[in-house]
Amino acid sequence: MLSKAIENYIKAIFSIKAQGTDVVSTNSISDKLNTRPSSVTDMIKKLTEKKLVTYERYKGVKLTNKGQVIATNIVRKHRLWETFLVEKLHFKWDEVHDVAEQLEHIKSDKLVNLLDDYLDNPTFDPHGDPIPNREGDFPLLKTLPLTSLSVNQNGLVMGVLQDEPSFLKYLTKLNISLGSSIEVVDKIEFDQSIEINIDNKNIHISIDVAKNILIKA
Amino acid sequence: MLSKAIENYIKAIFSIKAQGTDVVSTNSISDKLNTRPSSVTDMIKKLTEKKLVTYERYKGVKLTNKGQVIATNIVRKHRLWETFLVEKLHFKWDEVHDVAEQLEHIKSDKLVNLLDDYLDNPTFDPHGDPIPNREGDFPLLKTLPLTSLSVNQNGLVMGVLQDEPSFLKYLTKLNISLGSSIEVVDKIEFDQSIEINIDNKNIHISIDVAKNILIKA
DNA sequence: AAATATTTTTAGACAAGCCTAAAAAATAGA
DNA sequence: TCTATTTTTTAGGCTTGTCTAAAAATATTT
Repeated sequence: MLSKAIENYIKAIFSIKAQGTDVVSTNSISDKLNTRPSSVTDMIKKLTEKKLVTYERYKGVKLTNKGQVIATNIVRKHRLWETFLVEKLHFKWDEVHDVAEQLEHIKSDKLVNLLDDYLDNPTFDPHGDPIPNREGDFPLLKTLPLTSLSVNQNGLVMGVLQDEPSFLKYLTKLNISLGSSIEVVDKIEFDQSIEINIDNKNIHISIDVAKNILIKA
Repeated sequence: MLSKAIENYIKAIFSIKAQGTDVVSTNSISDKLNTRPSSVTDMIKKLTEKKLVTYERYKGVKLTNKGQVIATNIVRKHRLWETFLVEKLHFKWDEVHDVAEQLEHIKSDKLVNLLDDYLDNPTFDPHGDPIPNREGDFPLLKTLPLTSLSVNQNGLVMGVLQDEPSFLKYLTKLNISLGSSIEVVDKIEFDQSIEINIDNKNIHISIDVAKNILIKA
């Protein structure tokens, strides 16, 4: 039985890798988890002993197969709980993260699978993130960042790359949610910001915001 | 923010008291939690510092007001989750305990209250135990142990005093569940066992089983 | 290639929660 | 009342997961 701390390290490693970083360094993990690098060194030793990761100093940590399976399962639990919170209990999409961080550590395969069924086996969570099935496979859906649209092209919002409440609240304020239809009206060369049309209104968003919105053309 | 360990001690003290024991001793707590008496002594110190209990050696532990509030809240969470597991996810009543023990430690008032609403503010859980409301008040329902019925009297099963899977499974096998109508057919003087009629069948149960079934006449 | 900067590890400490073994305190029995 | 038994506490230790400060290893820059 893995401790909560170990699960959180595994999850952090998985998520840093998923963000496209090539090498998952000691420092990147300590940043993610708000711990000190020395604590990470300690933990990497334990993870290695348990064959959850392999590690080469200065070359980063890699999840083993076993580690991958565990990471995927935590992600699955996290996203299923988020779906439950939003769809059944009517939490808002910017309120679910902290609670789901707790719920994801509950240990019961039966619970997870019954919850999955109760929610009708959803494939995407309230942020548009894919939910792995009980075999650990992620559903595929190719999306692009909003920045990749050209002027006059439009697309549907399929997800976000940031779960931070401040970001989500801002989107809500702009009336952007999953399924919203967005058209790029103009791209400002000067600061790379983008003017978009949503609900027949033109608004202006920064490149940093646009990068974190995933759309399907 | 209270640790899981502290919450479990508070809950144990509350539950020993609720079982009608006059003095909640160090040993009774260590029995309940499967820890050693010396560990209990340590923890009582911490609980006392945090003003969750008062303690006099050899005279037992008592929850303070603050301690009571916390205990009640944990009980509330535990029973709401049990209700959710049985009513929504279709767990059986003998399968919920371990999972609810984990879920009861999730920290989010919003979650508990929305769950409460989602379940239509239930007042009794799947074992017939009362669920305190968000103010901490327990619903009242006077029930009696099955042993208190005389021959030819009958009553409805309202709850059980034991949540142990083996006990609950046995009841299920006998076709006894919440709401079952039971008539006492005979009381055997020799071993105080009881013959009852349920679903038009006569069966025989021991005094130990009968003591743990709560009925309303 | 040497000097500098960054990353990572080591060493030693600490809190929380648990343990064992033994001592001390209170209760119960003769 | 005095002894035996039971209950509780003390003392010291262990593990997990964290920390700080300093040292060592590797990378980068010049």
